[in-house]
Amino acid sequence: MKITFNCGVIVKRAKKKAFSDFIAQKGLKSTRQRDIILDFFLSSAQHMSLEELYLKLRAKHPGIGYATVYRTLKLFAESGIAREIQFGDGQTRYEQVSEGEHHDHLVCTRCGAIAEFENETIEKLQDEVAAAYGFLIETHKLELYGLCAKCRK
Amino acid sequence: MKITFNCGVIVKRAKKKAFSDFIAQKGLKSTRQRDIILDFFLSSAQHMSLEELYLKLRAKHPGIGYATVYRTLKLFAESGIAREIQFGDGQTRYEQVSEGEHHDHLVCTRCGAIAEFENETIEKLQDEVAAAYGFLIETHKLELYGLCAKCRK
DNA sequence: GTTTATGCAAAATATTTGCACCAGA
DNA sequence: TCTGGTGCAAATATTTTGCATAAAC
Repeated sequence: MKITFNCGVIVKRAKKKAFSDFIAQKGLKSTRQRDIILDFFLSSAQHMSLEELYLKLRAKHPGIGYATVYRTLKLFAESGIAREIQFGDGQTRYEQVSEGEHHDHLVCTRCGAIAEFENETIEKLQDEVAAAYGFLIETHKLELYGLCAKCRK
Repeated sequence: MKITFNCGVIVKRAKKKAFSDFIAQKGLKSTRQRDIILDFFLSSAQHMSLEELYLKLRAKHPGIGYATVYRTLKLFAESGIAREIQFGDGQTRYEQVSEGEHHDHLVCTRCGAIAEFENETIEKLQDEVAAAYGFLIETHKLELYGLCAKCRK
């Protein structure tokens, strides 16, 4: 049994630290926009599309451009604090990545609700499959599509 | 141990039958283009993108339009003989669906090679996860990304 | 003859880039 | 000051649609 204890504030701080380290190490600059976007991203719902993020951000910070949000999210992904995901609806979404943790998704095809889950046994089996094919796994993606409990009624 | 015995010609014939039944049942028309595209699709490599399919098809049958291929592949998916897949490279790909069979993918991030696999235990575990969340699964997608045996060397 | 399909071109989406100006180090 | 960042608009890339003509039924 795995016990995870996440204090929101601490996790957020750790990610900010991780990103600023990344920025420094790459010789990039810390800017007002990046701070705003990072703060907003870390405080937002998971799995927002770039579009959604931009619009919500824009409501509070009118001066920010789409390209900046776009490039900044790419940076987040590159730095390892975020990940791009595609649910096949033609929109790239972003989710936060927590150190050493990986989760997969249940996507409701009716209401769009997204639940996250983790299953170590499945991960192990994936490794076995990969080994059988001589593959070296870097990442994986597992998504279950269907009706959520609410929409089944 | 599951033994699968597929005779290419028979499978192909079965899919053509399935598609023509679908066409008939929907009150649509059987056309020269649909026949050509279907035949080509069933004889081609798996996981081709729409673009690839169109270009290769076009080489032999210059008169065929992109929109026709696009709409026809959608029809294949709707009829159940094909499935759309996204590997996150911004291109929609299509693969053949064989009755009662489901497979997942190993995608090489270096050379783009795609291997297919099937693992009943993983599927069972997925059902358990879904049940725990009250989800009713319709489909799922499992992709393992990494280096294939060749590219590891 | 009707109805649906096709092919083209245009529209709609989404993502990415060029560039003049701005800001952080 | 120098280097990288920002915002805008334009360029790409891809998917989708409108419509006149052609082909099935």
